[in-house]
Amino acid sequence: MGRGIEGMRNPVYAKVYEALKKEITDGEYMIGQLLPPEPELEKKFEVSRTTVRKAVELLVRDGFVKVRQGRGTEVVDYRTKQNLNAVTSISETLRKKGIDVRPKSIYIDVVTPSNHIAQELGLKPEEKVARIQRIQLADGRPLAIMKNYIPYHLVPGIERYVNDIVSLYKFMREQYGICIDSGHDRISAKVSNFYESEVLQVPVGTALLYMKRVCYAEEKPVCTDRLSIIGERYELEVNMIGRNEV
Amino acid sequence: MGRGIEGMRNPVYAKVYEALKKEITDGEYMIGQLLPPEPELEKKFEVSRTTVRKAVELLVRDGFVKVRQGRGTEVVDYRTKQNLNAVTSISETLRKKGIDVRPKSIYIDVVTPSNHIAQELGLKPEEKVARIQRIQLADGRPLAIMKNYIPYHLVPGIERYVNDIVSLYKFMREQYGICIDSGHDRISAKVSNFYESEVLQVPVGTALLYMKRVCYAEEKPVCTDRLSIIGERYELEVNMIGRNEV
DNA sequence: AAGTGGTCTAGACCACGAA
DNA sequence: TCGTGGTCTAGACCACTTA
Repeated sequence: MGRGIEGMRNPVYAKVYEALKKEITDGEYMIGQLLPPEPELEKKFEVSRTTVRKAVELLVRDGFVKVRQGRGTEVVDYRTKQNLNAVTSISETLRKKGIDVRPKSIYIDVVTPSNHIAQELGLKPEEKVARIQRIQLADGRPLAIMKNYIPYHLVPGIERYVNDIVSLYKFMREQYGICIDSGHDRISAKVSNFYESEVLQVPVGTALLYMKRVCYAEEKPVCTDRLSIIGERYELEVNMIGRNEV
Repeated sequence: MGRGIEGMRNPVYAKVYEALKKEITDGEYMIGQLLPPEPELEKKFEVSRTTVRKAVELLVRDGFVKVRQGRGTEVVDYRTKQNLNAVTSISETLRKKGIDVRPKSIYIDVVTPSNHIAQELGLKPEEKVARIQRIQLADGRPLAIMKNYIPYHLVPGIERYVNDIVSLYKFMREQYGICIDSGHDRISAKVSNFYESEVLQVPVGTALLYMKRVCYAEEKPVCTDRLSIIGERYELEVNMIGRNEV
């Protein structure tokens, strides 16, 4: 059969996904309620079962719903949760949950990296990196300090775009063709120092989640991040799914 | 069309997945090589495209292959990409680094749970839980406080085994037939209070990684855990593989 | 028993990468 | 251009949950 006309640049399942996500975050389906059954969603969106199921799969992956055979598809408490199963930036994640996330301020410069960061990025000592520093606000309150280090030869002139960057990963993909496809996080905890406390507007000694991330494109490290997140306002969420013994 | 005879207890895609995984780990497809194209896999296994793709999707999820449109499905270095959907357990990670991990002391009693824990376990207010408390040592120094809560009716008499428990999950499986098949972690940060500081032998106000876990067997919650880990001495590690952006 | 999600098929067209 | 994976359809039967 095929879809014939109108191309594929925006898959239909993505539209269905977006539509359902909007209905959930807009409160049309409350937490604990069931989504309409799949046959009804087929009719509603005028798509096939496959497409409906693909959209629902994405909703599951992003922590909006829980599916149970014989029962239905239930909306779960999706706020402040993040799945660690894939490479997602904090801002992308929070925005997906319907929380208003925006950088308060952003600062970009080109510096010589510390030994440790140079090593993580596989750089020679003299190679420079772009350093992007941001303060992330969630619903208007400071949530995190975010620093990204990228080999400068990969993103020449990035400092000129200081006002155009919303999601860094997306920007790297669209502007420089760097498509991050895997990553590695190391998560620990620390207490805020004076500088962090000032910036995040919390008392010195507040608990912070501290996350070090290295991102890869085509098996090569392209970006390393340092995130300091206010520990009481944010929960990382990890699902260890059935594993089916498969 | 449907599959008619032979039932569904073991999905066909799982068999295809197993077969391909075995061929990969047996070295029939080396790292860097391409798997046969999907149409060929259809013929080889005598299944439809959908089924082939579902199997490949699982291989991607488990870090065995990487798929690229227009190119093919490439075997990746799967030996370094395990633990994709799971946070590595504390003892496992530390032992990998050559650190000696063992419980210092263990204490088991039967108590009435807090409302929150009762809710997580789906218990009525009057139902009791077994509470297992442990202190984990790493190279002889306290590293974490670990508390597990299990509905008592699932593990009657567990307090008698106080000296026999090494790995709790293993013990539950072998002694009570409770087989944990999925779990859910929420990770945040907090600072140590007086009690935690005493037990862990650190100053009050030390940063702790705080992890709340709910474990499920057959879709039912069977155990909820609270872990407080010294933040500066431990890192959670999470590997991720990318996915298609929506 | 009815209705939900889970699996599967056969066939089609689209978008991307490499030759 | 050709072949790869990506998306989509329409229809079927199976397995589970609930009433």
